[in-house]
Amino acid sequence: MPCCCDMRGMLSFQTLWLLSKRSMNGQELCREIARRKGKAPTPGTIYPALKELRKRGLVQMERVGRETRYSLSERGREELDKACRYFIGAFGDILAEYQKALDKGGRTLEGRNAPENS
Amino acid sequence: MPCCCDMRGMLSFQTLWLLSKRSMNGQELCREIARRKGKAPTPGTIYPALKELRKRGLVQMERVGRETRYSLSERGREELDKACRYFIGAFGDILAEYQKALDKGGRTLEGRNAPENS
DNA sequence: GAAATCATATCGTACGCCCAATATATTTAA
DNA sequence: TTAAATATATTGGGCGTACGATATGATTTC
Repeated sequence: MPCCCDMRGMLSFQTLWLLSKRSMNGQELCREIARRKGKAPTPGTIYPALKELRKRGLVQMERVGRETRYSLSERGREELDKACRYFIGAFGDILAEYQKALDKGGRTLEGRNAPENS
Repeated sequence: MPCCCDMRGMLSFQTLWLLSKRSMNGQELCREIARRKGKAPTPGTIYPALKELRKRGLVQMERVGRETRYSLSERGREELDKACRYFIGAFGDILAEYQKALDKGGRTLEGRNAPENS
């Protein structure tokens, strides 16, 4: 069942990716996602996702005072690498071509989707 | 409700993208998706998705003999453009960074996820 | 003529994403 | 000291993706 391409949703994928950069608590994670998607996931979205990733052994959790810091496990790092390869194979052509079109139009890739509630 | 970033799932997004290249019937579409994701969507996946895209006016359908050719509508083209911008903003950094890593490793982006049943 | 293939499409089921609503506890600002 | 903000987490519902099973009709192959 858990095949090499079991990305199982873009939220989990993006979560693994962000946690590979640095460990975060739930709120920080939501803000980082909001910077990219323009909208932060609600608690009812992010916490079940983190719970599932923990259950699958891809994410670790550590309580520091009132905070709960989430970090990538070794297995999570391996799975993220597989997921990235799959992602590139599946959608790499879209990015490459659209990026080229934007470059021709004199625009950079910097523009993220503006957060609504910043 | 239908906001500018209403991608509503990667399958619909990829479908719009592929149909923007050329019109296809359901089977061709499935094969193109399989070339990228490694696995073709089943009829129970692709046809409801196409039906929904048609209902939203993003995809047109035309019967040619026993074939049903699907093509992008003008509205579909506009929505695809918005979706691409959203996609780049949300996941562009992942693609860009991983692509760079692959290039360093002397690998190209050509490698798609190998289809299981070719 | 029978069997295989192509092409289309639906049904039921399961699961992940997503939100609004609700709840608790702590900390900071008016 | 009340109010606002921070941080965590669950519940219930809707929707999109996804599969296997099932079905039909035309065309091609044996």
